[in-house]
Amino acid sequence: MRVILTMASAVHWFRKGLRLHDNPALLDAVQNPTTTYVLPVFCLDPIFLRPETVGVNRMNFLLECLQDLDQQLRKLHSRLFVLRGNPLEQLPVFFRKYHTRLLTFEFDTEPYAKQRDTQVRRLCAELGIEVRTRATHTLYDPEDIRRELGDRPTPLTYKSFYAFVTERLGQPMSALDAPAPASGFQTPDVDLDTYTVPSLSELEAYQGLEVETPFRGGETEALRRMENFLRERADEVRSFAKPATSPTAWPVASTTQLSPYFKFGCLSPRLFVERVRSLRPLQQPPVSLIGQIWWREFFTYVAYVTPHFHQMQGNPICRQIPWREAADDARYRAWEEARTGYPWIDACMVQLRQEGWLHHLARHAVACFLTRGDLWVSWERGRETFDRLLVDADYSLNNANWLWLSSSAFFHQYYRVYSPISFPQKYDPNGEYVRHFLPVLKEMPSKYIYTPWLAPVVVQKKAKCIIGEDYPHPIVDHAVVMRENMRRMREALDAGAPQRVPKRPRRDANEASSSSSSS
DNA sequence: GAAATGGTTGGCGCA
DNA sequence: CTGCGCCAACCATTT
Repeated sequence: MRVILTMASAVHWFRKGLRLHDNPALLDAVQNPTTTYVLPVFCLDPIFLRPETVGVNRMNFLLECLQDLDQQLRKLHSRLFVLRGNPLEQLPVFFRKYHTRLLTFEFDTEPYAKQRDTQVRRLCAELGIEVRTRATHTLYDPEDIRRELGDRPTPLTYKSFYAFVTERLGQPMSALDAPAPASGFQTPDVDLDTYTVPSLSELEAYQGLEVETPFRGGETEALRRMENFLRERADEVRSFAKPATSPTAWPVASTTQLSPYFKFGCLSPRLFVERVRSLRPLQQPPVSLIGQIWWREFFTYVAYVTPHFHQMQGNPICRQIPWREAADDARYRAWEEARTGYPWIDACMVQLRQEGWLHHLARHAVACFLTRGDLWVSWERGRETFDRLLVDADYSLNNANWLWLSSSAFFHQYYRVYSPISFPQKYDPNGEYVRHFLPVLKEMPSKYIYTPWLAPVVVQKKAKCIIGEDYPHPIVDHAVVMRENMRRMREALDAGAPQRVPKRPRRDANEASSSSSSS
């Protein structure tokens, strides 16, 4: 053992991309001719080890991913080394200990990762360690897209992005196999009792917190779920049209629920696209299943090239709107804690907290309600809640969707507001979804399930649910605040863009206007 | 450069 | 139960 430890090692640093299949950066480490063995590493960065930042459901999911990774690596006579602490401190210690000469990792587009990786590269340069990265979180390398775009502006619509990338870059690379047992993958039997994958209870900040999510982490589970879905629901895969799926389907969701696995890279988007394509889907992007992967591609790219993408201030594509900002705002708290008095909204927020997942349209409903629809609270607050509670929380997609729903970017038809009453009604007229996640409303007649405050007191008594005692009164009058908010939005747009002139005089304007186009 | 087109997924009242 | 016009009139992109 002492002999092998004097030989040069390659370290593959897992961050996302928690998989062995389609992992070219890992293969780079395995196949590198000038290093003798490979050390697969994950670093538990304390910045993420806080329940206020990463909820217990996602932390548990991550640990399960690491356990699975370790088990899969052991089948290759390797293992996972879990470091604990800031990677900028822990990695160099590890590098010195094992004479590292090559570091490989998956390219990451997020702001925190970008600055962290820049510092790690600098550090490796000082230590004489070569660094090689591959972009495999998405179908395409974002840098390839940027290069092709050149001086052109960033496409801000799905269609223009999709058209440009498919035309200029053609098909994405095909997915690679996991390293074979005889691939020369060698890891020494060292430090067997250290660098192990911790259990949740070993993480001090998470002690005593209950894991409720039904999602089990790991590449093995990801591949199993994907293949199950493709086999058992092949017809749905072929005819899949996202807007036609139901947000109230429970416990069997109307979508694949693979998002947590894509978030952590347990599943390669390239592999998924290839497997779906083999079933010859009938629909096309943007609504098709493969079209969903392209939404991810689009939002990841725009998030990558847009400064301050995660906030309103300094974000060049974000509408400037005077939202309520305070995190202690009673409205925000009521929304987050499922106390708005609108059963559909509250049921969604309970599912989010319990399962760490919501159907896309349910996310729309609660996001619209918090921001432009009803409560006029900043999308950044809602983003934070989602970021903490979603198992699939992804920086780019989460921020992009909040920008979208608040009509701050991408989507601009702010007068299209989701009704917290009629929207769920068309999917689930009896409110089964609400009854499950809000058992207090279990016996409320279907007629009042989305509007229990309208139920006569005798009906409330019979249902054992008195509004104002057992379940709250509605926090706002949707019909009223919706109008108010539309007016606010209009005013914000006028204030923020004084150069823009209405093409036609507005009807509610008092001016007897003939001012068609002024300068 | 002006005008037209289109935008994954709204709600409502009415025929 | 479906389709249509209306609500009020957004923005990015194409023509």
